[in-house]
Amino acid sequence: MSLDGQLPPKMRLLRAAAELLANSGGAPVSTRQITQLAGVTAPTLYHHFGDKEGLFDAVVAAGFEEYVAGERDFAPSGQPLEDIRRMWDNHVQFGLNQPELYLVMFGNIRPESRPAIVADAEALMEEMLNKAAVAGQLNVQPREAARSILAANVGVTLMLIAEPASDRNLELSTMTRDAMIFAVSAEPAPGAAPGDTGKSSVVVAAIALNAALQASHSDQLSSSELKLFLEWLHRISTSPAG
Amino acid sequence: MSLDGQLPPKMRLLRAAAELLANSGGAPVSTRQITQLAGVTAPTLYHHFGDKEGLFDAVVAAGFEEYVAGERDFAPSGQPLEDIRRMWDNHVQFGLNQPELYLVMFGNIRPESRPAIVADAEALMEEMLNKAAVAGQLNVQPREAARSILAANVGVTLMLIAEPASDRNLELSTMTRDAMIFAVSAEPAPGAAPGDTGKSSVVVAAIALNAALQASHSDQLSSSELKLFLEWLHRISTSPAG
DNA sequence: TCAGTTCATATAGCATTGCTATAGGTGCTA
DNA sequence: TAGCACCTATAGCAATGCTATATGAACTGA
Repeated sequence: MSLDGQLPPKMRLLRAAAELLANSGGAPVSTRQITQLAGVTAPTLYHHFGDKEGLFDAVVAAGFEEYVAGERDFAPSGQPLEDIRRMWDNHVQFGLNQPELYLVMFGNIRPESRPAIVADAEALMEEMLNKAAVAGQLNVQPREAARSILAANVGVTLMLIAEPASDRNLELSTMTRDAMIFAVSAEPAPGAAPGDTGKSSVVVAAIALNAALQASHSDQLSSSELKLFLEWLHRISTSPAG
Repeated sequence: MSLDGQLPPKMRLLRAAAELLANSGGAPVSTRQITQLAGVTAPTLYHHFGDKEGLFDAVVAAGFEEYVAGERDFAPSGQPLEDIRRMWDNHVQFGLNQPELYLVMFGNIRPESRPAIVADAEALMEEMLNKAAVAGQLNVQPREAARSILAANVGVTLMLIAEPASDRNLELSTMTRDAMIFAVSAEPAPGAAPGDTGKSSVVVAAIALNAALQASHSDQLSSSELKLFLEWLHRISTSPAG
């Protein structure tokens, strides 16, 4: 019943906790179960992780690294918005493959504990959206778009996890995904008249310039000039009249 | 320290549990805390609710009734899509007002336990979307639209709960909300050329007819005819070529 | 009126939980 | 060999969810 006798106890604890969590089906996992499966006694756990929550945080961190690796895995297609779609699908798939871990990561988020993960996930998506913004394909600030898309992505994934695996319908995911991407994108819909973006082109251009500037660290302006310039740009690109 | 001495113990237990849960800040609430606050001993709890989880299910059920009441509270504005917006905002506000309860309701949903609540919430939103569909304002089936919008709604609310209350930015909510509504709606965007809906008008009309038929129980067709007719209608209204 | 029945609550305690005070190896450097 | 830092084990505590059993109250039917 013990786990990989030759790994160091810390690793064995991590794996045991992850495995038990994955197979728990929502039931709480006790430290005794974990230490027994790891072939270790209680104080070892508390020596390495301080706390039961510390151990689970470590499990979550490992899970998140796996998630990030998955999100970075594929080569950019050259079409940023297409890459965003793949990020979305990757996110959903991660949640469905490891529902218990996912619920710990995104289902129980509370202000005092967890938003670091959310911030990292948002940064990951914002990074990709920046490319879209530079290419003039974005309607709104990349950060706002990332937050919005990620929120919908999490909501969809939770809904799919809540459904019995048998009648899980991934159309919910693709539909919501495309709706969100369409909403933030400056490109015309696949059948609409070209040039009709819903936002004036000056806003799109401002957003693109903003993103490009932040990516390239241009030397043409002094830092104080740049700061003011960016402020104006921001004001333009978030103008409600757009 | 005891709670409203004159209510029946079952009620006092419910209120004590709700109150402790609301103020727990995420920390687990023990049955001893609950029974002490309710001025009752342990077996009373298990007599009435069977289980700690049973008690919390009852709390959730009460919370959900409050939620539904809030969603039905306002008079329909005559513009179904505007009512959907209000439902969305109501949902978010409910979550922010009772974050702990909300997290129990929507943050920990697992296939085996909780989706009844989700189904009810979806039905509530679908009901409203049906009116939009009848009015020819919908791009997709009301059920799919409801699922999609609710998923995004839950995701946004969870994200907002996760943020410290100080820098909570409701713009995330309004932006995501309008993106989702726009995506499912057949109406032109507030600045786009009229008539450009992204979907062909035949699809919109088919969806509208479908919704109208299901609402009015027309007698013009036999039940078997109607069944086939609805099937065709469904095929048209979900046609990818639309 | 009173035994019988049902419902509701209390006393006391069990098994399990997260966690720790203390002590005992290990392997290294001097 | 002694000293030291690191890691692990023995044993046990307080708190938890829950229950076996008993007591009270309220109603029913004769």
